[in-house]
Amino acid sequence: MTTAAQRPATLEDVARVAGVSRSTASRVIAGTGFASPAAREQVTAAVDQLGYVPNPAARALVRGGGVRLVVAVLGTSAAVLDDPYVHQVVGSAARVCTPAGVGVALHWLPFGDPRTLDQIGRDRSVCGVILVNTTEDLLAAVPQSLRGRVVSIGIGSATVPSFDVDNAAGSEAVLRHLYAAGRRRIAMVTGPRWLPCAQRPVQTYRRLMAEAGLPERILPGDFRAARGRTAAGEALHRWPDIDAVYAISDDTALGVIAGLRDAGVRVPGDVAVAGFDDIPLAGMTAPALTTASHPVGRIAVAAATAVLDGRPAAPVTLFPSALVARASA
Amino acid sequence: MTTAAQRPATLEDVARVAGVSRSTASRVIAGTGFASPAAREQVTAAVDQLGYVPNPAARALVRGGGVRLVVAVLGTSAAVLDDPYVHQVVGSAARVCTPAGVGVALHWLPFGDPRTLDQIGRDRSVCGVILVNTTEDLLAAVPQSLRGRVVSIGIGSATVPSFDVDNAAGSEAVLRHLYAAGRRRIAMVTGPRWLPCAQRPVQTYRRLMAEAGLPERILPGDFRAARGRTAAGEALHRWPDIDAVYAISDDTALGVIAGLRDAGVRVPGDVAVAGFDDIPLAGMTAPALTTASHPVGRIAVAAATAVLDGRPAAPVTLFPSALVARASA
DNA sequence: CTGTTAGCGCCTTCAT
DNA sequence: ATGAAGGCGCTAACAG
Repeated sequence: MTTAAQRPATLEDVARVAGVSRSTASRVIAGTGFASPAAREQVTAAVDQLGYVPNPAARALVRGGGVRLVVAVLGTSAAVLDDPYVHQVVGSAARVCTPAGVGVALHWLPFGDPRTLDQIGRDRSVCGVILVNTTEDLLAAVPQSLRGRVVSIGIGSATVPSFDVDNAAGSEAVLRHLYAAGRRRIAMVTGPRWLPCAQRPVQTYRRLMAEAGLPERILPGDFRAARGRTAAGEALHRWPDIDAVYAISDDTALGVIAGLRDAGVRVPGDVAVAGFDDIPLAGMTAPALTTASHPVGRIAVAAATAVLDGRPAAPVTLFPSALVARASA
Repeated sequence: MTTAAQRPATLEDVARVAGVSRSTASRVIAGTGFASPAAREQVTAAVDQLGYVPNPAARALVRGGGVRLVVAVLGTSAAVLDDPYVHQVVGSAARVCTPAGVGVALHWLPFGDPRTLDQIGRDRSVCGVILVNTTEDLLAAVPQSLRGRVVSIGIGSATVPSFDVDNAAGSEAVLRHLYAAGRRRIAMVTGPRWLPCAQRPVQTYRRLMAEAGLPERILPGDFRAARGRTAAGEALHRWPDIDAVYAISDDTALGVIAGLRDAGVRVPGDVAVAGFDDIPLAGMTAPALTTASHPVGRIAVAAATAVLDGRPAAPVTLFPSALVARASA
């Protein structure tokens, strides 16, 4: 059905073979505008014969559309770009963008440096931006030029729609589960202090502890397993009577379990542990991890779709988080 | 240093402000061709003042360069695109491509369907392709038009350079470790049968077992944890005397451990378990997982760089795999 | 309904 | 060393 062309066919070639003008060929291929059934057929046949594939770059150039969707991640160093969470966002976004002829780029946004984001906004090849690890400062630094084609995975603003998991509700479900199981000395390992969307679970924790008349025991974390392991030791040291630890990520929670085991503490016998994310391995560990689901892939797909579509999205789109009760708590 | 332009500046604007022609501006900005120090300075100043960012799409159009690097994954269904391994490849590639103004696209390649790859080769916006899960058939289906700008993570060919971990050596190290620890009834959970790069560890296993006069015990797998769990049961059923299991991925190995635990078998007391990959969580589980390292990120970076650079790469680039001995074996 | 005419933003011979 | 001109591949008004 196609002759292996040495030089890929262009619209011009298609038009010539079909015996019509470029415009007509363009119309039937892009599906825009009118065309007689006859012309339509000629063009389709020519496309088939030539194995013609439109060039998204040329198309974007004339339409002013852009060919890249940027995933921009705020962080203290470029190492944030190596994060599995970021990779999942990029992968899911790429999958959505591919049919549209759009590629995904990955940028590190240093703290307190609006220049990078400014440049991205001035790059005419950029069709939109997904912000990750968003802060108020970052939102304030979003240039006008990006209006309407930028979204955030995390907190949003009046001009930047937000897509995120409902981690307040998820956290509440986990904490209530802990409470229902009789746990009363519950420590929490949080995310980075500068990250607003990691503070919401903390607020939930504070509120619930206050309501139940229980003490607040908070340890800073960074979503990673290594920190969980050290945090477990710290928690044991500062509050020897703890009977539960809630970590804001599964990786951290598994680190906590490792740390507790290091100290000879049984899980869940002595201390219950719960995480957040429901990573694939959460059901495989010993003990299997109690956690709350976190549909990162679906969130990224929704965010990318919103940017691609370009029509105004709802200010906040929350994805439900469900408790997944396993053995660890 | 930049006035927030409503409409991003173009080369034309820069030239006007600098008081030179577009050609001159282009030369100094692209760093190609000659330019007087005076002109150079004028242009640089104008770029700064206007906050000019070149449009990679326009540039690619005129140079015939392309703006997207395609990660193409062979698999039975589009679900392969959701794999964390694939996401890591995409993320690492995106990081490399971004400075070059190139975005990453993600394609699923169905079995026995050369059309998709053909189309990719005819898309003039594609600057190169990284093949993942490569087979001989796939290699044979690589169109001429892709020559010199396609690489494989997995097996390669005369025209497709290969980038991969040295999983033969890695597997040998793991298996010798098992043997040195006194294990003599070693089963192996492999990858998909159709995946050549997953067969290399199997060959190594066969050779070593033969050399040591030990029985071959092979179970098919799919790299995933769930399969490891069921495979453990099968192994126990078919070969009640096994004292070790080597799984071709850490996920699978952790599944195996879970499956053994389900059956009341102690790890490593009764049966040792080893994996391959050294994922971040491998050191956190109970018992901590013995495995071999697998620098996926570095491999993807090398592959993407090779495609971007466009100069012929070595036929095969092998990344070393190191034994990481922990508690499970 | 179709073809002609202009570009989108940029690079690259060619003269100068 | 610089400018003018042409064109990469495509779409979007325009006329016809």
